Parts: sequence; C-alpha cells; structure tokens
Amino acid sequence: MIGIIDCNNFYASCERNFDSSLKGLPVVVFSNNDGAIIARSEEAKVLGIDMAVPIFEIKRLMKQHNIRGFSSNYTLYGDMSKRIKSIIRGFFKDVEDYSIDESFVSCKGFIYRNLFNYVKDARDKISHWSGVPVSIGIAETKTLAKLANRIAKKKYREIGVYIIDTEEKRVAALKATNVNDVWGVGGRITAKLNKKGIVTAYDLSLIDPAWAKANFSVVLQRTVYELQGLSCIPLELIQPDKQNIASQKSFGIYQTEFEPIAEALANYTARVAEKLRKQNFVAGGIRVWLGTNNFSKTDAQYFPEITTVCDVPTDYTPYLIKRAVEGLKVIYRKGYLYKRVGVMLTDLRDNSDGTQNLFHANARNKEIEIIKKVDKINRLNGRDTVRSAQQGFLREWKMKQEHLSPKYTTRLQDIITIK
DNA sequence: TCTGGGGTCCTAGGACCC
DNA sequence: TCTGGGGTCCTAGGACCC
Repeated sequence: MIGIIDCNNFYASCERNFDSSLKGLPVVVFSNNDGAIIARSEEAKVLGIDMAVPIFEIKRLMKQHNIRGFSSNYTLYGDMSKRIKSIIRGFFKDVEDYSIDESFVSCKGFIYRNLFNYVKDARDKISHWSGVPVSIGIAETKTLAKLANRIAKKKYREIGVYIIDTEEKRVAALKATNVNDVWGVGGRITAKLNKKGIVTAYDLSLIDPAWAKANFSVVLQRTVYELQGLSCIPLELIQPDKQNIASQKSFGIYQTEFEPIAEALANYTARVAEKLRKQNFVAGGIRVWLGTNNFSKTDAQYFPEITTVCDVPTDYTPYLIKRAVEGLKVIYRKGYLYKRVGVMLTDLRDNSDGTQNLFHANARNKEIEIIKKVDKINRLNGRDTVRSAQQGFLREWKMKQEHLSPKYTTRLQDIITIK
C-alpha cells in the first residue's frame, strides 16, 4: 500500500500558524505580483473564493467579509515544508518528497499492526507538531491514494485519513470522482474523454488500456492501470537530479525598453546561477524568453524565446548573464508592452563534469575562485552585495508584494519580533 | 487598470550515423 | 527508368503537476 500525505490549504495554513489573530478568519494567499488566488482557508472557500481568480475581481468581497490576504512568502512555506517532512520521516521509513506540501510514503511492512490506527496517530501528530493540518490517503497505487486523499479531505475532514482497501471502496471512490479530478488527467484530456462518453473515474477505469495508449498516450494508459489497482508509478525514494533551473517573473508594471528588461533578466539569472552552484551543477545551455500580457484582448502579442549553448558548461554568473542578455538582444523588439521575462539553465550536469572547449582558453579555475568569494561575501553581507553591473539598482520592473508576511522562520529579526 | 512561477514527461519529426 | 534498413540524438510542442 502507498500513502499520500497532503497539507490542507498549505500556504494559507502556514500564514495562519504564525498569527493567532487569524484563527477562524478567512485567509487567502496571492500569487506573485499579488495577481491571483493560489491558496484559501476553509472559511474563504465557503465564501465562494475560487482558485486562480484575479484579485481585482474579489477586492470588494474581501473587504466585505474581512478576508485576510497575503502575498506569497515562499521562504516561509519552504521552511515549513522542511519541518513537516522531517516529522513525516519519524513515522514512515520510505518517503518520496513529491511537492512542497505532499509526500508519498510506503505502507509496506505494516501488516503486523493496525494500519488505520497507526496512520491516524501519525496524521494527528504531524498536524499538531507542525501546526499545519494534513490529510492522508492510502491505497494500492499512487493514483488511487490521491483519490483516497480527496475523500479524506472532503468526507472525513475531522478524521483526516481514508484507506481504500476493498474492492467496494475502490469502486465507490471511482464512481464519486470526475475524470478531471483524477491525478494525471488535465483539462485537455478531460474534454477529449468526455466527448467519448467517459465522464467519471469509474468510466476511465473500465476502458481498455491498449485503446488508451493508441488513442491518447502511454501516460493515460498508466493512469487506467493505476485506477484498476495495478501499480505503474513507483515510489521514488531517491530524488532525481534537477534537469533545469528556471526563473520568470511578471513585472510590476509593463516594460517597453530594452535596458530595464535586461536588468530584470540579469537579476533572475543571478538567482538561478546561485541555485545552480548550491546544487553543485554547471549548465550546458541557457534559454531566454519574453512575453506580453496574454490576457489582453487589445495589445499586440509576442512570445519569443531563444536557446543558446554555453561555450563550456559553467556556473559562472558573469558569463551566464552575458549570454542571457545576448539572447535577449536577439529576441527583443521595440513596440510591445512586455509583461514578463524568464531564463532557464538547461542541460545541467555535475560540476565535476570537466568538459572543455578546444577553441576557448580554460579560465575555469580562476572563475571558481572568484565566484566562491562572491558567494561568501553575499552570504555574510546579504544578497547582491557584490553583483554584476548589469543587475543595476533601479528595479523598476520588480513585482508587487504589498501584503508580505514576515519570514517568521528564517529571519532573525522576525523571529525575535513574534517572540 | 488589474490574471503566478517552477517543474516533469512524452511524442513526432528531422538530422544524422553506419 | 531504377535508390535500404536499422538505429540514435536533438528539438519543439503539448500535456500534465503543484
């Protein structure tokens, strides 16, 4: 059996955990740029606030019901996630970190105790010790476990645990679920399935897996097997290395000129390069893209992108920034209202890779020395104390975060303030 | 006026190899 | 006149997840 442990309303629960005055109040969390809703407490859901609605549409509703809104604070959520996962590892030996607020766990070897009692106890303690309520679903496959988790959240909220361990329960769960609520089935596939008369998860579980593969893909075929109780998606206990590291952000206000966009791009590149070095990787390539506001019905639209290969796989920020900005120069056109710029480091590999280039002098050792010192200075004195000139200081493009909560768990002065 | 960010996997088709 | 068979690698695009 496989379990999925999922935090309830994770970001909203994190915010509430550190501010007791929010108890019982509706709480929502905004996307970057304070643009749309990405998390809601139960109270906010009851008031009819949906996922992903733009903030400007619900401003009045928020005022009317005293709904508390927060800019997303990923430093806080990331740190809470770490704490919760370390608690989970005290109860389960084999754990796969699946997302910031979800872990798959193996329930193998629990034959000699009462599975429900053990998991229920674990669920209560994880919730209590972390301050973030969790739900646990258990079944024979990951896809069925996700289904069980939905039931735990919707039907057995107080208990917070649901186990699909009989054929009757499996069929009942499938019949009560729409295909678009099945893990791995999104909007596009749902539309196609519905046209063929497949509406519930139960319908989907009855189709011929070979037909699913022929008419859709091997991905849907696996989902069908998993719904039937045949496990196709194994627990991944070892986190695979990252293949890409990316950063894109919407601008606080539209940008039209090259310089401020290049400045933003340089800053995002500095961030991804930091992440790269933290994981001891070098990047073989860089992709840069630009975008206008795709929600606008009147603005001219433009979404160019460019991929370039590094002369030598590298983690050296000045080089990466230089290449990124060169790429931007190629795709940038005057006359558009730009909404975002993004950068992705691709073709990642271990920094012991040692690939060299016949036509470029090897400056690697010198670069390593320099960037190590820069990292150290910035670690001790704050981010960007030493920076590339291209990163600038104007930051006209920076995103809106007007309702940011303190970094309760990671910044000393905030920890002291909340006592 | 105003709508997020960071990822993965799969597939088809083209280029290329022997 | 007439032109093979078996592969790999790379890229772009599409779909999905949280």
